[in-house]
Amino acid sequence: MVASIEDVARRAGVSIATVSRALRGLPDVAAGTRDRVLTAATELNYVASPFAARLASGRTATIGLVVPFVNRWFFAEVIDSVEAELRRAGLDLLLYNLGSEEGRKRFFDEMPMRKRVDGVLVASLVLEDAEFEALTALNRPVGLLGIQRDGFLSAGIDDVAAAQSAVTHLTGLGHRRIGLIGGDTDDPMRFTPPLHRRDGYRQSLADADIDFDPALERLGYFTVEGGQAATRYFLDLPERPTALFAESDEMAYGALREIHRSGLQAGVDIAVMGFDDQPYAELMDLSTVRQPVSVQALDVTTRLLALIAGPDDELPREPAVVLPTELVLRASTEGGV
Amino acid sequence: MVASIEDVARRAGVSIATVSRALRGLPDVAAGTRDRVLTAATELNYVASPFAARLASGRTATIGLVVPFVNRWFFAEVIDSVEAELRRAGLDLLLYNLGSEEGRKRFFDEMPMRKRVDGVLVASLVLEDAEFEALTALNRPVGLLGIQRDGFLSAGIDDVAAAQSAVTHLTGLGHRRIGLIGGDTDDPMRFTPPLHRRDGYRQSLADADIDFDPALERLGYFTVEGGQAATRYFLDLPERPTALFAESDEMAYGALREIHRSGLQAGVDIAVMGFDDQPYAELMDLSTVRQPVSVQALDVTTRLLALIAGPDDELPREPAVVLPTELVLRASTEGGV
DNA sequence: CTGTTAGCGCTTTCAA
DNA sequence: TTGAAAGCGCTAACAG
Repeated sequence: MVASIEDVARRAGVSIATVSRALRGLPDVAAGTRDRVLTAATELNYVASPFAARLASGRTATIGLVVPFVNRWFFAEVIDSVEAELRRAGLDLLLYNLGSEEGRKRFFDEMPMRKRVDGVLVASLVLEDAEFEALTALNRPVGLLGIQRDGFLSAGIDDVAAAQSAVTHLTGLGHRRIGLIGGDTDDPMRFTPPLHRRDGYRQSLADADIDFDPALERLGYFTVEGGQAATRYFLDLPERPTALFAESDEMAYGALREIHRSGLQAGVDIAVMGFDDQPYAELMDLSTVRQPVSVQALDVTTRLLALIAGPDDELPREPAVVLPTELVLRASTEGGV
Repeated sequence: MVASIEDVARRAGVSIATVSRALRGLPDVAAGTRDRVLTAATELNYVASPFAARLASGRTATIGLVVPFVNRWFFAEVIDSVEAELRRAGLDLLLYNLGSEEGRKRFFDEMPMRKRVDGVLVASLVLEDAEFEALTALNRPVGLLGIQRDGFLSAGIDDVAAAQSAVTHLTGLGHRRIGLIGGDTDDPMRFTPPLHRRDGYRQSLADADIDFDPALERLGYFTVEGGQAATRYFLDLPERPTALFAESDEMAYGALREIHRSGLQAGVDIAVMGFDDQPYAELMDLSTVRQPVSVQALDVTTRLLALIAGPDDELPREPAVVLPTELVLRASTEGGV
């Protein structure tokens, strides 16, 4: 009942090979022939069976996208951008959401992407060597988002420089006691942003000749609650900081909340700077560092597709692209000291 | 280099048909034979080529999920739940993000899901008749999320009752002038929640013998900015409302912001109630109506899969499932009048 | 420029 | 319980 390539061939009075060529836009098909095929295909409402095509050609026309979460801003943004770009290129998106540690383990054990993708995109997962090997064993091009590694395509930002620009803005306002609400740096193999953003913070303080004070670094675990708890700690300090730098907007939201609950006003009594520029940062009047998520995603995706299409020699010249961030100033850092 | 079914057959000393049966867990395979096949497959690190299997069997082992957005809370939550459930069942998720009106049009014109899915899930899109027809033409089971239609599987909430419960809570606190921040009801074919939630609001007022006042209904367009503008309008009213009911949390965030900017305090000077219970509702101390997104998603997904697996007669007894909502009370509706 | 033909790697009768 | 063989619906040489 649903048309196959033979039906089209019969109707157009050509062979199935010609139908295949005409429909895929290959060269060396006479214009008239192509028209007849196209017409026949339209009349029959024909589309090629992707599975037959994939089996015959060996190309899966599918990209696997691996994310640790889908319901967090950064990753939702990535999925959105990648899906759009792939759709444009006529490829399918196969989404793999790791979700949890066990999910992650199962994923790398079973490698469900085997035999079903032409390329892989991994979003902001710091992979262990064994995991890199598992990906490499797929024998398909891999693109990384938010991390980099020799021999792999990647796009990301310079976390050190970005954090530094944020903190330097604070020191520029005259702040000398600046609290850091950070992520866990214990296992740098798992997630590098905390490490790099903390380095940027420390570097910036050093640049301003501010002595390092370990009491001003506190973990916020990249959650609202964590940011709030860290802020409570800072506010209770005998000599409390005049500014806070949170390594993510989420933690900064927690800071704003705690400040508000304490009867203080962010930007007046204490400055707060976040990182990311999520949509709600504006709602909260939060100053922050904007990172171009969609741009990063499109960047690797495009280059991954090029790598798949063009069997040029190995990796391109510039495998690791670093994109600029931007300071976004709002009310939470309005006043000086 | 990568093993095929023949390699496994050779190694296990059986035919490829037996390998196929053993690996898929079909009955009528001797235990010993199955073991040998499993061992051989493991040793060769074999997985079946999904495309070959799909071509041969006619089953695509893939579900298409159609969403209007991916980077909004509700839909991200849906994608998360559906992906997990499909993965569990061994199916692939093919994500279709409409994104815009043109994206939507292109999607329904081209029907890119043709020949590549066993079933379809549509999330919170109010479809036109032609669009329903396009889906039906796929000749595959379809599940709806957040909308319902005769002859289709669906899961959702009772928007009228949910809104009513929210507003009734406000009237119970003694509020008689309650502003509604709503969505556009002009085109009820596009998006039904605004219509239903407004009906619930009106119904609740009628129940409390409160006269209908058109000046207390204002559009917020389901955005933070819209909610904020509507609130500005309400606050400027000669006799301003003592409570606001927003048809979504996003609009309620806008309300909270505007109230705060006006030097007023939500829950003290004016009560605010939202709808959804997104994660940030708690951060904002916003009272709201919680709708169980993940439950709805799992519910249709499960029933869709059952429908695909069991070729029982047509639609099951209970095609349209309505799930309960829950009032979540926080500081924004703390005081009475 | 077009047709013929041999697969792609499985699943599924049908027989044994 | 197992094997042989016929496709599934395309693509990709190759020949003409």
